[in-house]
Amino acid sequence: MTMESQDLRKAGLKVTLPRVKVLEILEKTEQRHLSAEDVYKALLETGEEIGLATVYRVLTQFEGAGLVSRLSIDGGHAVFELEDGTHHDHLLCVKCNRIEEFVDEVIEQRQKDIALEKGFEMTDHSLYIYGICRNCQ
Amino acid sequence: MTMESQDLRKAGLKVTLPRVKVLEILEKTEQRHLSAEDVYKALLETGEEIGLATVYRVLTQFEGAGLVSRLSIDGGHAVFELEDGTHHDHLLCVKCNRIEEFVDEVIEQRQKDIALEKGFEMTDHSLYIYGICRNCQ
DNA sequence: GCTGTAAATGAGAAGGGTTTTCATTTATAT
DNA sequence: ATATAAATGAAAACCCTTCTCATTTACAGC
Repeated sequence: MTMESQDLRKAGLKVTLPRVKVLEILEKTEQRHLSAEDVYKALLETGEEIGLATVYRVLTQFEGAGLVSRLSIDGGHAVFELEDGTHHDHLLCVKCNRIEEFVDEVIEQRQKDIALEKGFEMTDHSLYIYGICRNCQ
Repeated sequence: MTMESQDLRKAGLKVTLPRVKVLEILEKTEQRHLSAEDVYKALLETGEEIGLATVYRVLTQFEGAGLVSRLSIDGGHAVFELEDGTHHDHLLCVKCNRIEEFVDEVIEQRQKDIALEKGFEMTDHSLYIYGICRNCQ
């Protein structure tokens, strides 16, 4: 049994070809952040026959199972990244769309404080820094 | 000449009925944050004949002219708020959709530092804290 | 190994929010 | 008043994503 199959079983998902293949793409990609369309195209390129709807379904299931996280980028489409257990936020290059990750405990803590001050039970947060990366300046 | 007309001229926009009316709605609303649909419905209720496409166009122009800001909320539609010259971020109640504003200089500064560390020229950022507000807990 | 059954898939249609198209109307410079 | 470029309304188109439903598949139990 492959590693992907084990991951799927652990997540409580049946081991199906589409799921294994999507997981493989996510594990093998160089750019950690892929849209559903990216995954779909990558699969077509490797000769897999898969429907775009299935890619969306599988990614959504993976998200529910904690295998991937979904980033909702300003102005539209979502991208997915393999979950690695670490919480982090993102920096996006507005020119080349490169995505970098960062962790900042100061910001994390201030967010909690602000929620508390305002009487909110914080459930989630989303922070994106947009800019022009070194290569694009 | 009304106040709205002056604002429009200052922004370099022709003074048209739809623009004046959209601006009036944004100024008069109690809930500071309105979707295009909200604005459209509010106008229909006051007896104005306006197309939804026009509302979108006008709001987008207002955004370009610096009269309003657009918030891109997680999972879809945008809301607009009259620009008041102060930068602030938002807290959203996931139950009642209430939106509160906050300013936090610590977070602002950390964001700049992070961009710098990562070699990014920061152009913008977006921070939303999601939670359950006092009334909804 | 078979087989039954519930779950997963693919294709295309539908959905929601937003933008575009294009013929008509309007604001404003002259 | 008039010419002209810009703005409008209605409907179609768009994009990303989800749903529908007939078909296929995984896998528990024999």
